[in-house]
Amino acid sequence: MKTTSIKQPTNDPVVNIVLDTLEKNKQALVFVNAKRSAEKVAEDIARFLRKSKSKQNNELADEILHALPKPTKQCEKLAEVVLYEIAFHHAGLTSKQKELIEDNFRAGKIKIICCTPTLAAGIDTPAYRTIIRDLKRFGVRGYTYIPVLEYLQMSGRAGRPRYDTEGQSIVITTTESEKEAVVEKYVNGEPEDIVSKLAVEPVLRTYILSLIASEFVATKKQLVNFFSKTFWAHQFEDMERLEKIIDRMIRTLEDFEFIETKKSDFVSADEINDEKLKATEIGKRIAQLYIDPLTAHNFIESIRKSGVNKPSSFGLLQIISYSLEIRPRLSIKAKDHNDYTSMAVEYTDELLVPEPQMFEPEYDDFIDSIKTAHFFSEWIEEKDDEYLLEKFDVRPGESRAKLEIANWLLYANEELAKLTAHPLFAREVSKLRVRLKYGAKEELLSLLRLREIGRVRARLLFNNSIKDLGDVKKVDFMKLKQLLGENIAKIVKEQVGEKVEEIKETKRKGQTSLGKFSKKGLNKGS
DNA sequence: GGACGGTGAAACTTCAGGTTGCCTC
DNA sequence: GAAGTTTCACCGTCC
Repeated sequence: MKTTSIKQPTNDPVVNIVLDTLEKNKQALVFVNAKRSAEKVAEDIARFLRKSKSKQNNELADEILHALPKPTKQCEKLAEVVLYEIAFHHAGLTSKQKELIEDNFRAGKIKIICCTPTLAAGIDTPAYRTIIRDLKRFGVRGYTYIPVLEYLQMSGRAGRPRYDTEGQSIVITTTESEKEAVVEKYVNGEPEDIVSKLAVEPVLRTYILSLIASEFVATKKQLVNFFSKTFWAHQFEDMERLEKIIDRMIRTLEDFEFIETKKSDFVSADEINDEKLKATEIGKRIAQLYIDPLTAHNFIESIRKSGVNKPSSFGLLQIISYSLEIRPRLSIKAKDHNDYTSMAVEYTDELLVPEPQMFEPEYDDFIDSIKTAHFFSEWIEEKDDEYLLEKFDVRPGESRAKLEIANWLLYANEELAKLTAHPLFAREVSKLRVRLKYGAKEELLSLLRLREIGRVRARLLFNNSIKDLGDVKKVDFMKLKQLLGENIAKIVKEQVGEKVEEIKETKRKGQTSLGKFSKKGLNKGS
């Protein structure tokens, strides 16, 4: 192994290697184990460069800063370091920001990205070096070494054939013994075996229901036969125990009334212990919705509990926040434990799931679900990203991802409510989905039906006494134009059946950013 | 003497991400 | 387990 010496202008080895990379006019990825660390390392590097480098990337920084209607602290931080051709990258960024950073790294306008493992998989980037600061990460078993496979993923980002003829992967260690351990485990070690993910109950339940519902299998024997050919069975080896697990799953699905079973009528020797399996109507729908049957069962129980009463939005949000699919939930921090236990009490009449006692093991999940539901309800009360970031430590990228899952789960609730003849429940869920999509109060629902109108514009209209579609129709075009700009105002007016005179081309200058919208909007309309 | 600011040690707190799935005027 | 943040005691400075 060749050794290289690197100048030591700072006492931070990561910064030193980064500076060396920049001196060679190359690019690098720095991998760390936490979002906060990614941001801090980027800032540390930028702080050092501030002395020696003039600002660049002004336009890019501006674009990053305004990726959201209102910049958050995160946007500001990112925009600031980007000026020095440094960036951080993790799941908390908006997809727009992630894209901008990846593209500009490829274009060479960003030299260094400090990132969590978001960038470890799949992306082809011109990094000459990967600098791996952390090989340990906090997981279910505490603070432990990451799998060799992941190390290989990260190192594999360096020296991509399209961009370089060679690449370097550098691991930072602090002691000689740590260095030896890393070389043995990661550099000279073997990657772990791949493990089947089918063995987990929620996954198994889902697939069994799906196989039955799609009529891919019609009997228990066929089902067992199918699983015997999977990688799971190959690893598990003990087919008898596996059959028992499958049998237990079948009984569960039967109890939930998602499938029906019947002993075979024609008792040929072959079928004697076999069972016919058929999905019920509701079972079929659940398989289509692709949610865990247990989740579906819980949803249905909640819908029944609600009965003919109108469910509250908090109640609905808590149902989905308690499901497995929403995980990881927002977790209770030491300082807000009391707040959420009392919130659980406060909302107890609205809750539609059975509440565990404080000493039961499920209580932690339950109280986390209260916090998660609270997070969603703040969003639909029109709180902005900065507020959510400060109050819940949830970054814009993460909240978008959560909202998308929440929407899917609410959709499942809506469908299940329809199938079980609870139209009022279905209607409330439907309204809530729109509110969740836009992050808006109920009073804006009417305006949100308009194309090109989201929470910001709807609020603007509402606060100017334009509160529903009738008001939109009545209001003077000039006033609407003042509020929304000419193009949007026109699109909006057209949607309520009002013709607006053609806008002259010459009037359009200064509206390039809206140009994109209006074009899309008009195409949709015609 | 007291307000204020800077410093550093001690005490807390928190800790990756990706995949599916549905509908849509 | 360790990085990052917050808290708090301590000290020097200034008015």
